[in-house]
Amino acid sequence: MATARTPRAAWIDAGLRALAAGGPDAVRIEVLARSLGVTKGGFYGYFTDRRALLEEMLDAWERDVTDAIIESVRAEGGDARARLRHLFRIAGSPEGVTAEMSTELAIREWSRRDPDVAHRLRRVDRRRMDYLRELFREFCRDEDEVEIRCTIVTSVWMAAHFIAFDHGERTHDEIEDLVLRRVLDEPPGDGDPGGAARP
Amino acid sequence: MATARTPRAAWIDAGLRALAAGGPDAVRIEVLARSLGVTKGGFYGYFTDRRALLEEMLDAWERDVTDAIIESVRAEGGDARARLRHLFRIAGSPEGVTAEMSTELAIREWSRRDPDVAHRLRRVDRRRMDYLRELFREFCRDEDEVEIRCTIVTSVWMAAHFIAFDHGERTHDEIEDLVLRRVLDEPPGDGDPGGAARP
DNA sequence: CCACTTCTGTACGGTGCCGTACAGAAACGG
DNA sequence: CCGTTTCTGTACGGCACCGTACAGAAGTGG
Repeated sequence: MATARTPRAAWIDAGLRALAAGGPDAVRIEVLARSLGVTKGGFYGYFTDRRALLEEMLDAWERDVTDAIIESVRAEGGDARARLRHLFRIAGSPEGVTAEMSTELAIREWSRRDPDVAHRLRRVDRRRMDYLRELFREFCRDEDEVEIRCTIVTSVWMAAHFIAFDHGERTHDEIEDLVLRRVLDEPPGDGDPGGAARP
Repeated sequence: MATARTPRAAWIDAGLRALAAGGPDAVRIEVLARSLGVTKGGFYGYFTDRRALLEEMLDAWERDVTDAIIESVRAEGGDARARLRHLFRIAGSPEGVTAEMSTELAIREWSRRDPDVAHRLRRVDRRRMDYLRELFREFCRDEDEVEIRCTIVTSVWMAAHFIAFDHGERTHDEIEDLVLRRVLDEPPGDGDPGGAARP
């Protein structure tokens, strides 16, 4: 048994990187091979064709983004507000997430054209929203209110990656912080949460 | 002078349609020609190459979305709140906008890979936000507040086209309406605006 | 209806990628 | 080391598209 020099996972990784960088159309087998320093020779030992690779890329991605993020937050502990803050922090600005987000945005756009992709994405969205609801419900009794805040939080987070917000003298992080504080019933300012302010 | 049987604009239109449907990679000259019922023969009389077509498509799009929408709202009249409601309505659910939105989303995704496209998009975003600010300022003195509300409104609008929201028993339109009422200081419910509620 | 301009079909060479086939290199396991 | 398994390079035919060239059809002004 010879160990794989370019194992199955390497193709999937390269595929996801190409997807993030250039969309599904940029996932060309010969190009991936070149980026891996090999030729496509071995590819067809793992995958029957290009379509199969795309499929497996999506499988891998879906597993990653549903398990990873939620579990990371769950492990952190703390009350719902603390976990929401944590969630927003790790999903927010840091460079580490940008690559992952790039993949997600490419998939999101892709989903508009491919029903199968759309189906997977709906599953991911539903799981995330369910988790968010769970958190908001811990300090928010009204169901409309929970729904509004989930929607605002999710939308502002998503849109940040799609719109080049220019808030003049403010940074987008500052605005995001203000939005977060509002949906957490925390007054604006630097300190820690206090009592209820305005919803 | 023979009138163009397939005029310049026809190529641009077809290009934008292809872009909306399949992203920039789907804008193939021979495919457009087929969809127009001709061959690519005439194309190179108008455009030096594919790149040039893409450029002009973007020009056309940018002109459309900045002038058209804002002017339509401006023409409507009414106070700021009325105009915001109108804005949200025409930008919202109706089928008419879906095609336009499809183009916009494709361009938005494209902009992540092409600096030139990103530049144009930033211009469009800035103009829209400026107009929104103008409207919110008419009933909102605090600048932070204006910025927060612009961001929420824009984000929720944008995200609606990217996320498959599943609010259980509620429709997304209902949630959007609740969000809109909130940023307009209107109480939830069916009737017309009343006094200030909670921001 | 004729000259004239403008547009369109066709044909061509070139490029990049797909998927297949297969021989030989590379890594073990004994 | 040597056989075996697994992976990789190379070569091939095929397809879709690009951009060019040019002859001739399709309109228009006189």
